[in-house]
Amino acid sequence: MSCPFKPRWERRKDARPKELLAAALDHFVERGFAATRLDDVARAAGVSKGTLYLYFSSKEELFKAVVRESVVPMIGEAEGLMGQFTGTSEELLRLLMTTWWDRIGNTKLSGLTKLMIAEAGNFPDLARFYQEEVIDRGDKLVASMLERGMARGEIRQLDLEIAPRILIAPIIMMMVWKHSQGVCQIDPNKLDAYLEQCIEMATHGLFVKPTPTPTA
Amino acid sequence: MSCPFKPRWERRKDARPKELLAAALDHFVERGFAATRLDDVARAAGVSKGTLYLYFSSKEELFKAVVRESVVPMIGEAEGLMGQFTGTSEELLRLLMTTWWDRIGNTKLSGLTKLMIAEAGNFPDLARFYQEEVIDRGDKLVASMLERGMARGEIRQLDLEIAPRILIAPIIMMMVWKHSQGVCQIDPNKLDAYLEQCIEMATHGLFVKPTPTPTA
DNA sequence: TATATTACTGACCCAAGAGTAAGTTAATTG
DNA sequence: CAATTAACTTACTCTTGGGTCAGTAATATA
Repeated sequence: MSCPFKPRWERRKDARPKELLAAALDHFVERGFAATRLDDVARAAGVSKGTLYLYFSSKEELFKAVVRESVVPMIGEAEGLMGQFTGTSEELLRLLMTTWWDRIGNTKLSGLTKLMIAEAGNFPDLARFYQEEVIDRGDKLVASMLERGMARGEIRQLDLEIAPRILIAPIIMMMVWKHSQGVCQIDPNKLDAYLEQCIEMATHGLFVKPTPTPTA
Repeated sequence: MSCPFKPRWERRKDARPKELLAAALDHFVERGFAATRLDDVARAAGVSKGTLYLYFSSKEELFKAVVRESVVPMIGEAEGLMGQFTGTSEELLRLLMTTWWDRIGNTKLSGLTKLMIAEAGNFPDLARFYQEEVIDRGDKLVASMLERGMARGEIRQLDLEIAPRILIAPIIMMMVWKHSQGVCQIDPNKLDAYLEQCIEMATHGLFVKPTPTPTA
């Protein structure tokens, strides 16, 4: 079976964390936090469970590391994107939504969003972490986009505690449905159409002149 | 401690199921499916775990019974409501959304919606059950409301696989957020305003004449 | 009051999985 | 080529909770 001159395992101190994080991401996305077995994660990374604990002190710390490696940087990226944007609010809205979808919604990262929604209640520590590092910043981002539009007279006056939530709800639900095997499925071919509809409805719903309709 | 003439327990064969279902609903809503301990449910119903198993053959069957007792009848009610409605689509949309919110969203039943979203992936059997008994019928309901509006020329032509989902997403997310302790909280005082905004945005987004221009 | 019935209890079994630590083996160093 | 270091494994402990079943006590019946 095993080649007599190849060692049973190698020491690869610096490659392990990355590989473990990648495996962990896959498993968390696939099965959720509680249902993910660290034994499986370790095996998927070509290593034993004991080794995992050499690099991450607990399941929760492993999860936090995954989030810090994957989603958190993207928030920063989006913040930068918005900071230097100069076009209209409609263009900005479209840019943010499509970028979000490309980078998160349409990738396995959407699974982390769904995971947090599903399990925040059972893991208050993770909930607090995620709220601070992801949600608060994301909310601020959307709110400031709306504020910008309101200041420019493009978007009608809105409650900034409510409007961002309504705006992002269809996108979040799309991510959730994508990861609810069998339940509430959307035809994968229609995801782009769905996103387009979201943007269009938001446009109609938010903007001062929803459509240049010649009033009858 | 215990009164010497009161028996340690009573035989109440017909009252038990109701009491167990009530306790189960509370616990499922509060902690989710997997994290709910049947020991606790039984104790909350004033009975031992063994007794619970006299009335329900497994945790999953208990859950199904809860759903059948609580949400399923409401779908029927809504179907009836729509069947005999004669007003405009805008009124119907408002009626369905507010009724949904009053009967489910704003009650503990919203917790079951959140539970299914959270745990469907880990319990395929429950997922199938819920899909058939609740989601399919609910989807059809919304779709036929839109169809009616399109036929009457009040609602613009929409993809009936996509539009219902976008329409209900903000309501579902509101239910989800309500049950995600600490994460993504909405000020409870603003829930009514949130619902109103949802209806308004849907109105702007769906209807042929987005605004009858309420220029204040 | 005696007997039969059955609703109900509670101690038990068992599987699963997070976390641990003693021991093993690859690499490194003198 | 020892001797040492440390990356890695394996087998273990411990807790949790679904499900079971032999026994117990409340009620119905005679």
